[in-house]
Amino acid sequence: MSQRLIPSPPTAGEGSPRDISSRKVKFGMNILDTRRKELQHEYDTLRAKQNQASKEIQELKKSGKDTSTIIAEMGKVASRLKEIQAERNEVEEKLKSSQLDIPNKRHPSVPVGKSSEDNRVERIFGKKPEFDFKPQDHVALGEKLGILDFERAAKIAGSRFAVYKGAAAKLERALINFMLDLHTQENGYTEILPPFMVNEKALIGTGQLPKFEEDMFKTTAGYYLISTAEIPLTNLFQNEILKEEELPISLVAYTPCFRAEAGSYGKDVKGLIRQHQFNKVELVKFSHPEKSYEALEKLTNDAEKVLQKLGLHYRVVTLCSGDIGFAAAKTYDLEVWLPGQNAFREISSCSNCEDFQARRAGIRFKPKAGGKPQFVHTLNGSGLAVGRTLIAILEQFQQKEGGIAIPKILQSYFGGDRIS
RNA sequence: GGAGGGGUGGCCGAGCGGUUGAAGGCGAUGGUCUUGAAAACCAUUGAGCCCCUAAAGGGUUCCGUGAGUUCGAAUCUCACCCCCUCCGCCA
Repeated sequence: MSQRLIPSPPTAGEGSPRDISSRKVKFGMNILDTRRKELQHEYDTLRAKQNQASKEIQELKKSGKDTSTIIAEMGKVASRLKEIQAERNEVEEKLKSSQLDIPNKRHPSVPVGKSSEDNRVERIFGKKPEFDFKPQDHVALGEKLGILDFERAAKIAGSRFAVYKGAAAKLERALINFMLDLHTQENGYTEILPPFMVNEKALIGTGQLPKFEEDMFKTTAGYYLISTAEIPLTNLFQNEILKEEELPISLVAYTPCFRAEAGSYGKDVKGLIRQHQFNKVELVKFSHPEKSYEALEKLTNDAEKVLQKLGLHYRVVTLCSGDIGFAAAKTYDLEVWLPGQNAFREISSCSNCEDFQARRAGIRFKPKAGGKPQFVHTLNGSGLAVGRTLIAILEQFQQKEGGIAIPKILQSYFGGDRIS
């Protein structure tokens, strides 16, 4: 009944400059939490009394004595208990729901800022490809080569969908296989093929609900289409207590991802950049709290390796406080160079959520040395967004005569060295 | 969609409305024994909240979830969820 994973509210939203209201929320929560403790205490005391009386009644009955006095008294206790229970449920409900709306606290190394302008560039890999002709964007390239069809996609589905044909379809598949092989064979991840639909509880666990419901597609049966494999992967261990020696756990999964993209009207309307459905290979780690920042570096490097092996020019930025996601304590974005846009665009987002998701989803580990179970730290990152990788390949490796050179490492997967 | 069966601790599996956090078994951990191992034997073996503490300890909750009956519920009633079997339908 009172078995809830109620974290101590005072620290839940600490240091989140983007959410000024969180202080107010915290104040209210402290009051609620105090009340919860009072009620719990009275409840426990009365229950102790009740348990004691229960034994007495039993003995009185055995020896044939009168029990009406004590039973009448216990009747009062019972009704008071009901009152307490009702109020306690109410308080816990309020506490829980206000807590679910508070974003994660930010790591001290996260730069303070308002928008993506304020993100900090950490490093740049490779050089801008130079062209002795005017490079085209992937939409033009794809249509000219006859491998991407947006018009027919609109006919059968709508805007923000694409049909891949021939070489594009094959390239997408080659990329998925290449990424999965790299992460399972070289980077030590275990491959998972999860459900592409999940329930509400899973979405609360990773932080999509209750605040961001409008981003999700919901089925009439009540399931939600996943917006990222992070959701099924992270929730795999919800309400479990892992062994310390099992950590870290590293998982990789290919899944399609579905996003409603509500509120992004007018943004990236052309092309593959922002779709309702796209493919992604996702990395997720469950880490010991003391090692999670090491793990974040490792995970980011694992994702970078994909870009490096493909020979794609990219940079790494640390998201500022205004640009970082709800659940993350720190996030590195990998941004790939798109000559067609003359800009770096996000292709992977690698985050340490610390214990934010672990608390919501109830993912803990039992310390080897003994003591209470502790929350793990969860991390996730794209490794990589497949569609955007395909865009980068089309745009960075386009040739003067209009074809596309396939990176060496992909050639065996793709079954050829160029698209023409 | 129709009919039936079931949800108890890490697992299997008992459980009369009142010392049942829950018999028994398995597993795991520690110990005794042993040259070592096995066997045998002994002990330990869940989580949440609260109080107290140097440590220890104590109270309370949790037998799918929620509500109800009762002085008292794992045990009775209702609703919901999940799993299994059979039939139908379908990839």
